[in-house]
Amino acid sequence: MPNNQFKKGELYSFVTGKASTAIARRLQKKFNTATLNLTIEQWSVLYHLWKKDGISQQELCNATFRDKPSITRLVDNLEKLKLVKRVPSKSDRRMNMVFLTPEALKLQEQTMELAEETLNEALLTVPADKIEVCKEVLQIVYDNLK
Amino acid sequence: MPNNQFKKGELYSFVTGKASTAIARRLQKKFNTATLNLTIEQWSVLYHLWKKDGISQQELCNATFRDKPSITRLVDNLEKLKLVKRVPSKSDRRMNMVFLTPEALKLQEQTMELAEETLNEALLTVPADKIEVCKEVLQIVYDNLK
DNA sequence: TTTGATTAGTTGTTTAACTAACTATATGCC
DNA sequence: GGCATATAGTTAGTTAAACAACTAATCAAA
Repeated sequence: MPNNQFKKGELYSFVTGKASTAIARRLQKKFNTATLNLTIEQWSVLYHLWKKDGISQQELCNATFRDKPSITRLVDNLEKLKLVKRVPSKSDRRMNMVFLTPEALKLQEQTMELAEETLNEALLTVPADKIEVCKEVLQIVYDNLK
Repeated sequence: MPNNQFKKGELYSFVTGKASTAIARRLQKKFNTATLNLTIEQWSVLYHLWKKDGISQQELCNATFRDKPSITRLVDNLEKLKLVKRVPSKSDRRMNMVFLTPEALKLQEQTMELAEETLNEALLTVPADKIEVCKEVLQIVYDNLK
């Protein structure tokens, strides 16, 4: 009986991701309070562009763990908000390279601060070594299923 | 500096809940493969009704961590699938009590097995004591933010 | 060099989440 | 008893996810 940790009544939170939902909601509220007109999903795309600007939509799919239609529409909406710009690739005309606008660069510091703040609130009272174990387990779960 | 575990580049998975998303997707695929015409969100409502049948929509909101409009529509769709039935409360005419149909009772065993199977796949190779720590941390995160 | 398969991205449809505004019933206070 | 407030649920509008079907460009192999 390998890893049969989940008798009825315990598996629910794991499947539904109550914790990460709570974190995302809290961060969204902070964005709204700061009148940042930005969804968490849009922020997650910007997050990867701040790390590396000018990547293809396919690379954004891999980075954000979303499918192609989701990225198409997120980039659509980010373009409407004038936070990114699609630039057709010259080497491969099937590809769009997605670039940040100056507007988007301005958002990085403030939103990252709110994200760190949110995680600090979430993990207040949790000892550092337990956080490490938790991060490790979640990474393994992801690797096991992806 | 309380709990400043999250230097750039580490906070992303925590906020986006990549692990729980992966679990939910895997379970949804299992449902689809078994031609169970059921979403994970619908299943999460049935899950609580299997534990306690005939509860109000508000109780379902609390149990599933969803807001009222979400539950209204989930119950709408579950009614269309003939898996639940709204029954107006006699003691308080504002309330609907939500009851499982015989159809829905039949789904319990099979779907719970698929859910356990999914979690076993996710947690394969993770030692039991680390799973315990992880569950504990996620519960604290939830309590800190709710 | 043409044909067949693969890759990048878009569009359409259904389900769900969130916010705000709304109706109807119940409760509590004067 | 009557009025203010709170509670249960619904409706409307926007954003997003999953899936399938599609177009256009590229690549590979005969």
